[in-house]
Amino acid sequence: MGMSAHDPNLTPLFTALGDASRRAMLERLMQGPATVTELAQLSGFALPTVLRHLAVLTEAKLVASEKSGRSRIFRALPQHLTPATDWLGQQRRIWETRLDQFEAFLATQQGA
Amino acid sequence: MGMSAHDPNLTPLFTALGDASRRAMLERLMQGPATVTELAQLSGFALPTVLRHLAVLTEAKLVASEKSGRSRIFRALPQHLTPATDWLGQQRRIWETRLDQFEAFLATQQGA
DNA sequence: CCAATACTTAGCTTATCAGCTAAGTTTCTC
DNA sequence: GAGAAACTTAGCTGATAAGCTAAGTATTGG
Repeated sequence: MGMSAHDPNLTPLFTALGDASRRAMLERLMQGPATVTELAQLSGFALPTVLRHLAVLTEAKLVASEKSGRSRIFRALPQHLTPATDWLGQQRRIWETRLDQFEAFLATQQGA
Repeated sequence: MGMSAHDPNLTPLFTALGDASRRAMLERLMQGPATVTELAQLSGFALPTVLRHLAVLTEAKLVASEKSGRSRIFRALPQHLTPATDWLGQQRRIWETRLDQFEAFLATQQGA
């Protein structure tokens, strides 16, 4: 909030991943498409509960769905995980840079 | 819940990252240690609010702190981002495997 | 010692989340 | 065209989250 200007849509993304049931549903969908009832049976939750989780995943663009007859088919959109991996990679690079600077600093202390 | 057995501590981790203020604080701490007041001034939040966010980051083991006089110094623990990167990497591998399978399937259709 | 600094704790408010049941609506299937 | 199947919508409940103020404790500097 106000502190970091750069932010594609990381908040809905990480929020969606911050729940074990949703991660489990996403993992299931990575294996292939599934209907709401199928996901409900796997998770043991009631249909509306599952639909709510799927709505959160949809907001994060991690899944999409289409109606087919009376069923709705959900499938994963794994490419939309990349903002998360990118941000994490960026943080790792920042950290490694700091390590390098620290090592360089240690090197300057060698001859003291 | 009950669907995926493997889970180190991904939920607190992704939950901690699912808030822009906390990501901003973490990014700040990646540059080096800081006191609570410093982080409060940067974010514009009241001290207790900042402390709450830092508690969430601490639960996720993304930061640690020590008391030094009347100040408390927070620093980032970037190595604890790895469960998140690992999980994301695993999902990407699963997806790529599926792509490979699909391409293999297409290849079998070539001569038909 | 006493006042300022810096954190800490307690507790309040509003909003959101995760789960549910019950009651629709739409689409097969016979 | 009626009933079952599959989703959808509405709305309830209890718990958690995010922000705050106010009041407390601990440390330091003069």
